[in-house]
Amino acid sequence: MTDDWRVKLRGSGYRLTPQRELILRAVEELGHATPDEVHARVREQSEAVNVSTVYRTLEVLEELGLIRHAHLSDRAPTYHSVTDHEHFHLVCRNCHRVTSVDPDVITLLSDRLRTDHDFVLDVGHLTIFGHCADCGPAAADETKEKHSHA
Amino acid sequence: MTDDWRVKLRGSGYRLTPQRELILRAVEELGHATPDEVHARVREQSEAVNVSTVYRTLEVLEELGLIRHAHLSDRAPTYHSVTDHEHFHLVCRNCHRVTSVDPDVITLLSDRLRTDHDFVLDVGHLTIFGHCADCGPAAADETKEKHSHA
DNA sequence: CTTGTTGCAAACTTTTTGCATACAC
DNA sequence: GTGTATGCAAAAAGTTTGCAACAAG
Repeated sequence: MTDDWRVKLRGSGYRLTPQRELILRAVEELGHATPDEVHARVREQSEAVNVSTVYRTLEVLEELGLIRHAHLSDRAPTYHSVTDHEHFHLVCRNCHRVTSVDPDVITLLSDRLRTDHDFVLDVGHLTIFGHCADCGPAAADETKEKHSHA
Repeated sequence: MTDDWRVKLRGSGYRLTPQRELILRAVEELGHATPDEVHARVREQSEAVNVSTVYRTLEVLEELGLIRHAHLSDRAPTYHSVTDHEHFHLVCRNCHRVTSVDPDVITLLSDRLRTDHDFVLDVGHLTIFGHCADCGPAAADETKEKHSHA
């Protein structure tokens, strides 16, 4: 398992490079990280690694199924390891809490989409936005309240 | 109803401007459009409208609940009118078909997330990626196949 | 008139690309 | 040695901001 990534890389004709190892490890350690965060982490170990290498590598690793990405904010995508077993995400627009949920929870929906819409959903990429029951939908958008016209 | 937007704008202390009217109409007509597409559409009617105005206006219109946005691709967000009743989206990674689905379909999931995770989901923003049953998950990523190492 | 809005231009953030060099195999 | 992968720098894509001029109410 630990060498799974080596096998997959080589098996697909890719080369094993220290950059790729560092980047994969960074993703695994960070949990859910944006390309930029991965880059920062990697640079802690090796100054010279370039952002473009991070982007290119994340793409390769995802293609090989070693990592996945999801959109946990309206901004940058976040990558996470696939060794933590498959899950989807709940994101609170208010407190920004991210909850990983077991795929079981959406089996019914999944089935229904398949039968009624001939659609096979991608659980791992799924992110559901909303708000914690106790967070209140009101302050839905962080601290910005632009117009306060009564 | 047709004047709903006028009421909401004025009622929140915003002014009624031709730009805002054009932009709202463009969103309604286009269905699901990126800020750039909205901008292009608006310019067909009025040359001078600036992109920054489009961004600022989309933000205002969404704040007022007149439009919503969803992420139908890994790239730019798309805005759509809210007058077409609430729905969520299915996006095929393969053929890029976008299907609007009735909220009823996820009532069960919605309930379960609320009870089990104290989470209230935002149906309108929900986008589920996957692939059409007949599209096949294989060619999942359009025409790119970078490495074809046997 | 008063203040929200707009256009413009420039800055910013995030991601991509071309190319020469370096290194995995 | 051969060809992939990397670093670098510049470009592209998408979005935001400051500010003076404009216009809605």
